[in-house]
Amino acid sequence: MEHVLNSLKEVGVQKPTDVIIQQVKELLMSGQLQPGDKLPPERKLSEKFGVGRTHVREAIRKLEFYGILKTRPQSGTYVASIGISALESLISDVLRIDSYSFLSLVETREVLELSSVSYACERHNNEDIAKLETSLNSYLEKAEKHISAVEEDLMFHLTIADLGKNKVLKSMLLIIIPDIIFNYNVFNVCETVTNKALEEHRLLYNYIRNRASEAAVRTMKEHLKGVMDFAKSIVQ
Amino acid sequence: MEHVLNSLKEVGVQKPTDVIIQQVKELLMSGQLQPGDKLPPERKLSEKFGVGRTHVREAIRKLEFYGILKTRPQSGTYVASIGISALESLISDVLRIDSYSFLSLVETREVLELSSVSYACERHNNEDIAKLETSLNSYLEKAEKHISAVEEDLMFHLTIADLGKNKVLKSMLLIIIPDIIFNYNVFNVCETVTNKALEEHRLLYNYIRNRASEAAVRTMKEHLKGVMDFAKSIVQ
DNA sequence: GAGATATAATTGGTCAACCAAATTAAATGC
DNA sequence: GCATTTAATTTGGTTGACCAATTATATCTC
Repeated sequence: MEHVLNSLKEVGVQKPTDVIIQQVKELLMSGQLQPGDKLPPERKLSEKFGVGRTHVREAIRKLEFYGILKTRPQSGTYVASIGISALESLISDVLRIDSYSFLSLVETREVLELSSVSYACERHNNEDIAKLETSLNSYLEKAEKHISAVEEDLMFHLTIADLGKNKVLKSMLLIIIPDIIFNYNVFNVCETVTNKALEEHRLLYNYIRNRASEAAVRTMKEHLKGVMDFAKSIVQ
Repeated sequence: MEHVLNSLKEVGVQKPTDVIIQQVKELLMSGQLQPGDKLPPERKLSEKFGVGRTHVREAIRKLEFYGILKTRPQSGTYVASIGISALESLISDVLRIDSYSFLSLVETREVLELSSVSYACERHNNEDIAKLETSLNSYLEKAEKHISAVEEDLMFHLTIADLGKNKVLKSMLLIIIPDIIFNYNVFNVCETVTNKALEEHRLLYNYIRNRASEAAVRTMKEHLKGVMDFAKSIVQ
């Protein structure tokens, strides 16, 4: 019951920074702010939103990190030319609009993960394998004690993406997976540490290590089957 | 000669924030900081590094964003409990935020487009086919006159994604494709309206209409081969 | 009136002081 | 001696003032 309260709280008591980010995003998506445009000065924004300048700055810093804004000292903050780096914000924003079905999310995850693991088999080096092993172990360590290992699970999949040497693919997964986990939890079907999942992680590690691409892809597909079936089942 | 000066400058005049990140990174890699450990308070750090607390905070914010640190108000900042090797890889990413390689972009596009066209074959209805035909025609109209039809080209691909009924996939393509086109143009290899591309669009339309999934996927792959080869060629 | 120069206003960056929550230490009661 | 309560301290969060670079405006020169 605890986690329900937590998730509610997170939605309800939104941090000022996130509110600003949300507002700026809306300005961007509605087209009121075009790439290259200059943002109102921090002081005006803080006044407008009725919040301290610190929060405005933090929001700008975060958006800058995503590559959405560029700030030039003593001049102003500008909207960057939209690139792949804008992915995160745009997607995560769009996802909350709810018009995207959970199935779409899961499907897309499958597409990305299968490619990711395939690239990983093809491109990893010895150093990478060490990283993957560490990641696997920190997952197993918790999972074998039946402790929730959501973060470690996520990290394992991202490490696979790392091995694939494709950052775009990785950043897309980075966005999609947490969203899936969130939605999955909402439906109270959270069973991240089944024996099946545990064994599949081990298998994935071995297959990738031996560059057994086909087997790895097959295992990954099976690994995602649970979520996929669930997603299909809730489609009206 | 210009870029040499720039890169030297970047190394020499490193921002205080980046210096801190570097230091924290070394603490992590030397094992002096283990996952779960508590970081020295911000004031101590700023004193130690001889830099304002603002910069320390910014560095922490950045590392927190990457999931390396967790900060609990009025308590302290802690090293997140994920594998140390994962930390290494993530931290190294922090310092070179710069661009995703063009190849990554193109690869990801291929992954998305192939899935997209496959879903399209499977899920479209008659109404959809009409839309796709309209889209194809407005492309052909321009292309046959050898007028640049970048927008129409893009729209055709997005329509295919529409037919696939997966909005997440579509929105990802929506973000990736313009970025590719931009990069492609930068290298002056703009030849969007070759006869080959023209014919491939026609083929794609027909295959999708007849639900010839395999043929459609094959054609799409061939269609993207040009960009893919170019991307591979510019990788040193 | 046009261009150059000096001045004022604007703006992001930085800093030091202060706040409230959390932690720790001390005091209290039994 | 132990548990509970209370006070003091530590800590991240926040604020407002100040700084230096930039930009806009006014002034001056010809």
